[in-house]
Amino acid sequence: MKAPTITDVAEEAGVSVSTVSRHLRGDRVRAAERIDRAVARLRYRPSPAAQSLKSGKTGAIALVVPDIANPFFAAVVRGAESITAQGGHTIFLANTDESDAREAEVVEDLLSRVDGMLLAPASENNPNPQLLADAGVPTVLIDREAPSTGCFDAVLIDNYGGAESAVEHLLAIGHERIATIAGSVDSTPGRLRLEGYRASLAAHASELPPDFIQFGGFMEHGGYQSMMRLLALADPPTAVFVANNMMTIGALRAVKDIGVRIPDDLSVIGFDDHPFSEILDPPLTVIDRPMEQQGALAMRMLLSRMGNNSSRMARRVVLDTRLIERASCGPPRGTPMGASRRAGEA
Amino acid sequence: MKAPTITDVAEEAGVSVSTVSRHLRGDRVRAAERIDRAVARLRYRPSPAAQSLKSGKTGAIALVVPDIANPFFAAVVRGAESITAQGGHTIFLANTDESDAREAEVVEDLLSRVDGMLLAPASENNPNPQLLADAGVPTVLIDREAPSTGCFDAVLIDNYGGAESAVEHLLAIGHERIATIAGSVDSTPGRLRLEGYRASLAAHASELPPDFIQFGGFMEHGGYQSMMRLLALADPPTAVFVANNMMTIGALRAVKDIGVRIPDDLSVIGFDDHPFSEILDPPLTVIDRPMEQQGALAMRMLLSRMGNNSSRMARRVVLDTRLIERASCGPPRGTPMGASRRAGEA
DNA sequence: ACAGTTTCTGAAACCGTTTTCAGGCAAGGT
DNA sequence: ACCTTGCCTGAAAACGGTTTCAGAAACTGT
Repeated sequence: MKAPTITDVAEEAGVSVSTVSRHLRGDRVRAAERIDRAVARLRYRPSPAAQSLKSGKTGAIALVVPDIANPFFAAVVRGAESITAQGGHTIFLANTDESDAREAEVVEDLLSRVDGMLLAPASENNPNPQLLADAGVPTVLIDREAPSTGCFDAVLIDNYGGAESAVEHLLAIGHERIATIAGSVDSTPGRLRLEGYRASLAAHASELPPDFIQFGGFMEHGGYQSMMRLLALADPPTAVFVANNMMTIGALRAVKDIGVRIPDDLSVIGFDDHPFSEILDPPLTVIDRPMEQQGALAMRMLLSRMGNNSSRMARRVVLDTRLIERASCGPPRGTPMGASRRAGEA
Repeated sequence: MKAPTITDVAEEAGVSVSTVSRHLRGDRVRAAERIDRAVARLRYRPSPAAQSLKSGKTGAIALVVPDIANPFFAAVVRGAESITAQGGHTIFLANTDESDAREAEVVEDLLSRVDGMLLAPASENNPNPQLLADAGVPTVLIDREAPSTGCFDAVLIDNYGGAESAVEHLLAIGHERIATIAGSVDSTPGRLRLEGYRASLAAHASELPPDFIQFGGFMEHGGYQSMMRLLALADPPTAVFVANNMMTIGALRAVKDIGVRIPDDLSVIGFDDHPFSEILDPPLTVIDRPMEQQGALAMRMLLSRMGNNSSRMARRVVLDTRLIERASCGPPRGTPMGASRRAGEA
């Protein structure tokens, strides 16, 4: 009942363990098919522990993300998997719940179990990437940077530009009172999307009520609460830019609970598309980006860095976003555009 | 630059490796704090490969699911993680894309890297659970059974009853032409939800046009196509029971594309709740179930089975579903109920 | 048939731990 | 003092592979 070892195979095939090992690794060997038969008969399966102890390689890659329930990261996983499918690497997926502490545990734990890591750090200032750098684990950052360690490759998107184009879209159709539900400013996307929002608004010389910036921590729950606060304002916004998809779900739930109508009473634009966006009523206008491509690219870069262990300069790739215009944004109430639009409808 | 080993620590602390090992595993040792200092100074981290080679334990548990993008499985992951959080086990997550072949690769690969496995098999008839049984890996099945191996614990839900209550709800409000978009009949939920649907309808003595059963393979894409086919029927159904959440998204997209109105032209009931269900217009009526609890329970059962290696009888736990009534189901057109309802509204 | 070359082989060392084993050393009883 | 009893210790043997090394066997060319 015990698992057979390479020694058992050697015995069964009548050769030495070295010969078995060599054949299994691909060398030419005379007793080839005798060994194959022994392997099959014994159902031999090499012990990864023993292999990696000797070789120093584990054959595994970790993919650490802050929220496995977020469809964006699900897409990243799909993209990354599409690259490893052929190559002989297992992917270990791990979830950190947007928490630095949880991430520390996970990274610490995975660190010596894998040959490389794809990491989307919970925040920009935690020490986890440094840990990986110290341990010499090849790493590629996904979607989020870690400035403390400039030495890592990273696959990012143009968060700043994406936020700008969202706000500019709202400005273009006549909005002036534009609020945002931001993510955690400790993270790259949270920070840059907020900066892009601020910059666009500043360029337009609108004054910005401080309450118009709410923080939802990238989670649905936070999006709900943030939208509730915005709608409770004495002088509420006419449009809201929500900085990620999970918060958008929460925000829309709040909108529904309060009974505000979109886009008549309030325009909403989200960040990251989702299968649901199309079937909402009205369909949701969003900033989209190539998600699977982001995962695939990151995996490719990681494999290349694991291959030639050249410590060449770190590469930062920044992918573009694009606006998908649907129907959740319209001219604000009371403007000529808004009035005419509603008149035309009625 | 090389990683320090236990020998380096022993040297630095002036004791033997055995003493260091003992202290690290918790034995009383005289040189305790000298060792601690050495560990800290050298940043020593034990090699999991060496540990598991010697001890036969890996400290890891695999969680293999067919679709990581499905919020149900995301919830299961959360539930499972909530149990391991304290205990010293790492979770490796893996995705099989509802494919037996992919699952075979994944299971094969993970098999000797973990101490136990939580598995939701892609289909009921693939040989992968048998693989695990042969290898002696403690396993708990989640949501899906593998009849070939009756020897595993399983945490299921009452798929049959859930489907029944969905159909009965539709019958109760006057529908007779009820179609279904089923999942893969090779899987437990796919098979049982279809059987439950059939049984309810048969009990009501309605004749069932064969086209009223469409198969969407549990994926969004399949849901879209299935609904398209249903709506193209010469005599289309007045209500549809969609057998999982991903297919529901696709089905609703089809409904939107065609321009059919819910619930006036068509009633829709889904299986599995989702944050989005509430914010749809109309909000979606669904069969819900305790998802996180399913994951948590499965993990608890796995840990217990890994603990006392008693090969006690396999336990099957079946959790209940419940109907969440929202607004996507209404009386069919042309019935007294339907007519009165619409009259009341207008 | 012989030397030189190439290909294949088995013994043994090694990877970094844990664990067994046989003591060593201090405390406790007489 | 002496012998037991207990703790604590270090040397050494695993665990299951890979890799080095030296040598045996098979080929080459003359």
